[in-house]
Amino acid sequence: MVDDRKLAVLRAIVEDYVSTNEPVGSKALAERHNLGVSPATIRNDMAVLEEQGYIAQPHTSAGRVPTDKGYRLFVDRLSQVKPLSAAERRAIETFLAGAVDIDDVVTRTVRLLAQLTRQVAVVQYPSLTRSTVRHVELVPLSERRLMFVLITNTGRVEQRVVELPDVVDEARVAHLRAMLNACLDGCGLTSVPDKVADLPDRLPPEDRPLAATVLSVLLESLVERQEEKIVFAGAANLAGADFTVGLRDVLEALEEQVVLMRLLGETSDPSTLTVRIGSENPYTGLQGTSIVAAGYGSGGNQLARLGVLGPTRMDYPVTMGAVRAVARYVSQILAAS
Amino acid sequence: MVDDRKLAVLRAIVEDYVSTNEPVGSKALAERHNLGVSPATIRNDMAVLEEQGYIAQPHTSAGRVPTDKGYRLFVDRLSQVKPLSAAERRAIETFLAGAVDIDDVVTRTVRLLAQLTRQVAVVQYPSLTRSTVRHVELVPLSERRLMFVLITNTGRVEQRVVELPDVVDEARVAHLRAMLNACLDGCGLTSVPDKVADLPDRLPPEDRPLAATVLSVLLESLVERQEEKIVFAGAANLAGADFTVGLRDVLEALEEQVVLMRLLGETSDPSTLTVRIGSENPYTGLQGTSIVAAGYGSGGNQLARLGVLGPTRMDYPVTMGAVRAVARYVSQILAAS
DNA sequence: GTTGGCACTCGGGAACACAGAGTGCCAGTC
DNA sequence: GACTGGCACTCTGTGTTCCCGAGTGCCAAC
Repeated sequence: MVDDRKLAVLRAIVEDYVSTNEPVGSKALAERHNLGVSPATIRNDMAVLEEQGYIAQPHTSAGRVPTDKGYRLFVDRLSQVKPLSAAERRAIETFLAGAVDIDDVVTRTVRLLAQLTRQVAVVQYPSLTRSTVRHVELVPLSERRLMFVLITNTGRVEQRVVELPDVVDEARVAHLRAMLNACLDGCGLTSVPDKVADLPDRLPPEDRPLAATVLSVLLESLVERQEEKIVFAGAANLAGADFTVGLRDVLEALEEQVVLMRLLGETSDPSTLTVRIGSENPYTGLQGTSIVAAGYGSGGNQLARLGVLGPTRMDYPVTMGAVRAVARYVSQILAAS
Repeated sequence: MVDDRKLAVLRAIVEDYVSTNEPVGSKALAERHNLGVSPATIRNDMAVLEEQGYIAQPHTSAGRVPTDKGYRLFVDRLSQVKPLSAAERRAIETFLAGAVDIDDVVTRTVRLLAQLTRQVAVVQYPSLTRSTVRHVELVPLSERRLMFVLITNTGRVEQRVVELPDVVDEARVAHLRAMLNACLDGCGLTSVPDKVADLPDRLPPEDRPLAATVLSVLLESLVERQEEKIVFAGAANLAGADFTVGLRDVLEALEEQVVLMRLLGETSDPSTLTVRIGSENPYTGLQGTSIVAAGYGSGGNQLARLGVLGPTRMDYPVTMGAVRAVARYVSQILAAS
């Protein structure tokens, strides 16, 4: 039904359309790709491909354009991820290596990815929920105020100012700090609530108000950051590509953390590349766009995701190559630091 | 030369053009504003205003449009900043009051401002250079690694991981921490380098390598953040307003921290509203846009700036009112926390 | 199954006309 | 002297028509 030549025709259509941005006709196809058959034969194949929903014509008597289904087939079976050049790899490596903290890593990554793909890059901050506690610190600021700092194994720092119910002396703070660290060191953030549940009971009664206050702030900060931060860059690249759908919608979606999160996050397999094409995307306003995303994280366990968003008509092999490469390098950087 | 009625005509032109986005003619002007004179008279006035460069016509026989010079006169002499409604004020207050940390304050502010003005909002992070040290903390992570944390009076936290030259025991770290805090507490960030210059000399020789390492990281982190962070929101609002100049340029400028910084920052008087109109703006690509900015900060001293960027054809009184109000409320919030 | 030929269909651009909005100018009026 | 009504003029934007060309679908022939 869909024999090899028809697939070759589909691949040729996708490639030509991506590079020229114009509906591609049978004649041009026969000329540019040596398929070994005449335009008429190609027309027959194209008629079949259209009937099966892989391509469509914008109007009668125009060339063909791939449908979302056509792109899907192309990505799944007709293309290979294109690796980056050695020069590009080196550039990525040195650029990311200069990062000083987790903030910087994320900022650099998102810019790098935007520049590399000439599209909009999206990077999620490394998830708190999958990381572990490296250290908890309590810093007295004044008699009744405390700075609470939580440091994770990904180098992320959460801090809150705690208003205390009573004046508390330094010794008690030190004691609580020691207990917290003994209790939490190395444990996953998701298990923190369980671990600290009975902690007040193990303290002398006079320390319990302090402990309760600090713990409530600790737990609150965890919940807060459940909704994780996402940044993007390269919005200017949208201006070049003329969207069928208004780019207002796209820009709005980009500023909606929630939407972005679900775009990056909803996936079956975290370790490989996820490609979501046009209407596969559940959000109206992002119908004309595709997303290529990958997970990243230090040492096997995925911490967060990153990806790019661009017009459905994008160069998938190249984009996928760039996303994969950047995800790998970021993982390396995070593992090293 | 430029009598009252001509100014009234100019004001009417600006107001009508801003609300309709179409060149405004003498007849429409005479109808919508009761200037008490006939269209013919208005035509005479308009001819004079045009000759003086306050208005222009896109083509012969179209209505008039304000020039940058016309907007400037309007802003300086013909308009009053429009205060927000009580409801808006309450909304701002409650929305900002919910912020948990400085990051959250900035994020909320920029979104608020974007939504309020329906334009692109830009907010600069409170400057480190004008704030003071509240606390320095050193947290041992492992035998040869230290987490260095600097907390400022604006609630901002800078942290770095320090790789130590030798294994260092806890007591020495505690000692150095005490010395650092004693030395730096409350002092302005700009004076930190001076204050710590002779600190190694006041330590026993065996502590000096540790101190030197920590200090170098401290100083480096100050330099790093000299180049301050700026965030923006509301890019989607650009899509609605049709720019004469490509909006690609505008988006690019928005992602260039340096450009934004100078847009917000270059100003004579920090305390009042700054308005930069169209070509007054030194950056090509931002010719068709205006910037309304204001400083904010706790307790009189300005910490940073915020503002909005929109098409030259914007509602200046309303926009200026919103920017001013938000700047005030943010200052309040910062002073309170 | 493949190919060349042919009639057919649209979209996009060029040429054109036209209505409408707005102007500048001038002579007349208060 | 300042204002007003009238009038001729000049544009832009829009709608219409027309035509070319690219591309197709179909069919008969190989």
